[in-house]
Amino acid sequence: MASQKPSIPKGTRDFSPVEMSRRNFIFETTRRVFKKYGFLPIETPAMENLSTLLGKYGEEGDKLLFRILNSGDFLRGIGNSEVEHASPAALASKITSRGLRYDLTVPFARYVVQHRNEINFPFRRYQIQPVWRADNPQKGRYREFYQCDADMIGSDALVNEFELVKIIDEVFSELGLKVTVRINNRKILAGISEVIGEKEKIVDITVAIDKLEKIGIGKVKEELLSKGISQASLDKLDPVFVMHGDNEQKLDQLESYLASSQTGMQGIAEIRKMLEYLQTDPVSAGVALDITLARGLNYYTGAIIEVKSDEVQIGSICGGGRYDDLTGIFGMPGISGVGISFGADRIYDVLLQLERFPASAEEHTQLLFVNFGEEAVKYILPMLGKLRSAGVRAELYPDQARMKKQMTFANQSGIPFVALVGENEISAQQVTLKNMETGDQQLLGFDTLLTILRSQLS
RNA sequence: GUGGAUGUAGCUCAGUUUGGUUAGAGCGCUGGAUUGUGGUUCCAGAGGUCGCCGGUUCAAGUCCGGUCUUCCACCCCA
Repeated sequence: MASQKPSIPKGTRDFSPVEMSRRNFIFETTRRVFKKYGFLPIETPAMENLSTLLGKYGEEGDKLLFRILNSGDFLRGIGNSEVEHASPAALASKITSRGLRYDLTVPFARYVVQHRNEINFPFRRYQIQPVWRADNPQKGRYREFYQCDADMIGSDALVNEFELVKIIDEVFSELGLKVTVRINNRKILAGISEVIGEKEKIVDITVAIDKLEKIGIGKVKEELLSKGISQASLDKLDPVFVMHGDNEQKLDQLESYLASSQTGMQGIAEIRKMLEYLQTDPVSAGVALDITLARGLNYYTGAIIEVKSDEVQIGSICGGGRYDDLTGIFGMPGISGVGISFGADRIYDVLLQLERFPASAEEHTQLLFVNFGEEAVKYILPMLGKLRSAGVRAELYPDQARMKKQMTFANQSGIPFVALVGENEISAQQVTLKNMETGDQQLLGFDTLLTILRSQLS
């Protein structure tokens, strides 16, 4: 039988032990901070019904959903002419009824509605699970990646937004990364479109403004014109492009610009409040108001938050915002939520590029017993048990291989200590401990061995 | 979904322009020098249907078509 070349689907990855240790470092750090702020864990299924997913992420998002082919006779009831003439999208909806989750926020909204009677509101939950998007892979973009989400639902107080910024600051400082937190408010964007008289075009306007930094004023205007925004409206937009200064100065400029929009003024008030809270307990990361920050997810209604690395050029490594009515779609209106999502895979890429993973992220075996044969094995096993009980990560080389081979194994596995127990040691009731880094070795009793290991490995 | 690059040994890559016996290097791997000592050194060795499918040719890693992967950009986003 011809062997086939093994492979994995486009945009997915395997993770080796070293990579897993490092990924766990990121997951454990975020989890620790989430817990500290009172968030509780939940998990949801990898797949959701398409009715839950569709229409929540905009037209583009719908296209990026991985759909799962129905089981059984999925073509039943579909005629030949339908197969030939129906649009691919229409056909897809006939043969698929479930899809892989695209993010953790929408499944969470579904969860909240479905479990509303068990939940004690306001509810803080965290969730660390993979999501899937049928996007074209490239740098910092994968088809399967982890999100680490923290959301608070059932409260519209702005302290929640403040706390999210605190969490962001704490996670990234524990990871040793310098970041800038950019904030904005959807109500300000709504106010802008109201003021220029294109209220219903808010999505097109925000998407275009979002690109300002990347493509410049000229191209942004071009795009807006092509979306059917009038030249007169565009002229009214000009002051937005030239706003500058620190957060306070920008807010002052916005205040006079948005004076006629109640929604816009509310957005400004919300940002002000957030910044006030941050003054009482400042964070070390930069927090900057950026009115070009839009974010495509159309369920956001209030605060918008995005975090970028100051040191590595990559997409956003954390993002989030407030959504006032995500649960309304599932029949539970009037519940406001706000949350953030850490992109573990991009954070990994940043830490890797900066070589910022701490040595403590390694999870190597700490002590290897060299195997000198059956008699030695029986002598070693109880010691191995005691060491493990004492918290030392220890293993015995399973076969009586040549010593050179066993030493090479320890060296290449990054095991810092090797214990040699042969005839000499057994008769002396001792163990030879070798430090692989320095090459030093000494003959010790078990208690001394444990004391030394504890002091060296802590 | 659109556009550009890429694929040769386990890894990083030469070789492809101008088709021509047996496809190379470094690192890694295996064995030995060194039968209770790894990381240095020296010696020897193994390892490749040149991404896959098809075409042109006496002859294809090299030319042509298709396809897939990875990377980059757009779109969008973590």
